[in-house]
Amino acid sequence: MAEEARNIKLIIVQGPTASGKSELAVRLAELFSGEIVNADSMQVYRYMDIGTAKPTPEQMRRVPHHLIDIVDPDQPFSAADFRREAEKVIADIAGRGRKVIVCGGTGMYIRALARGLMASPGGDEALRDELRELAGREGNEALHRRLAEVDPDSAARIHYNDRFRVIRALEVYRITGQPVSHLRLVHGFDSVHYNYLKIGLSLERSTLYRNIDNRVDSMIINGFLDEVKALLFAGYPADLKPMRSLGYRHMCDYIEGAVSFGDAVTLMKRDTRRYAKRQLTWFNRDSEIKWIEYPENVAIIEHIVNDHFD
RNA sequence: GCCCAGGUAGCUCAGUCGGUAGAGCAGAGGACUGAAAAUCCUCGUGUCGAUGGUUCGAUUCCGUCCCUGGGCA
Repeated sequence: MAEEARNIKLIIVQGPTASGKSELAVRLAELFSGEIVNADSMQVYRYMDIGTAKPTPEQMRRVPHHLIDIVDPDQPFSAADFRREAEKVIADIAGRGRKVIVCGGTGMYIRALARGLMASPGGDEALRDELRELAGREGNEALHRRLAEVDPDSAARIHYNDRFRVIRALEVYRITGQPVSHLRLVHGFDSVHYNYLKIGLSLERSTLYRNIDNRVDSMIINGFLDEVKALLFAGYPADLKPMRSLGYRHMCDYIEGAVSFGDAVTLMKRDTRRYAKRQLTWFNRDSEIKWIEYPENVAIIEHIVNDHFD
């Protein structure tokens, strides 16, 4: 991290899905001559527009957006990739004298940008396949026991059913010969990489859930099913990572005949609500976020953004 | 109007041979360091429709009433 990055001022707009982040970011960018950096793990994918609730073409015309449509759905992309790309783009925007507004709901991406990631290796698909296969054969607890042998601290933190993390911990150990718990300790999220202000959009839970239901309905009306069919037709299979995300997996289930269309939509709404709840759990732990009732107190947001950029 | 079946958690229902009740779903809370829209963990008190009666004790048995299905007229 270059020293000058520490002086770059960032506004980070976050909040649960369907809270109104995108429109607020556009408004702030217009007000303060800024550009938007996307921090949503799904909007980075091309051809996935309706289901990821990307900014509208009209919004994109009003203000430059970055890190949207940067990879194909079958290309690997991770928090580390996001961080690297975001750093480049932020340096560029700031270099041109424009303000930077980061906007997105992926807590991990935002933390990776603000606080970095530990020095761990990238994912190794072949190794993951091997470990997944092992888990399938011997069970989650057996895999967890292997982790306990090489990295007891991580094993104590990770539940044996949390296969993703058990596999990741084993993967890191195999590649580096070091336990993840050690790398965690060394990293610790203690260095701040930018001069940022985090704004969280706060909505009544019932309002948020109503927004989600309404947005799903309008996605359907706007041709979401056709978008998913087109992706499948273009050769992006249903088991691809982004195709397992909210909405996309529900439409795939319907297309495969596993559920009725009505049930698929109902489940999509339910799972999106649950996702919003998980986002809130993540954000609520972050004491740096300034929560503002939205849209009622948008004037307060403009005020504190103005102060920050001063 | 008559007959039958129901009315128990937000929903669908189980259950209590009379000792104030429990599943699934919904929902709530939490974790999260290169897959994160992913992955994982934890959480069940509600006038047992209303009101009388029997009983030491009724959501459970009996009567009446109300409501919801279905059938017959």
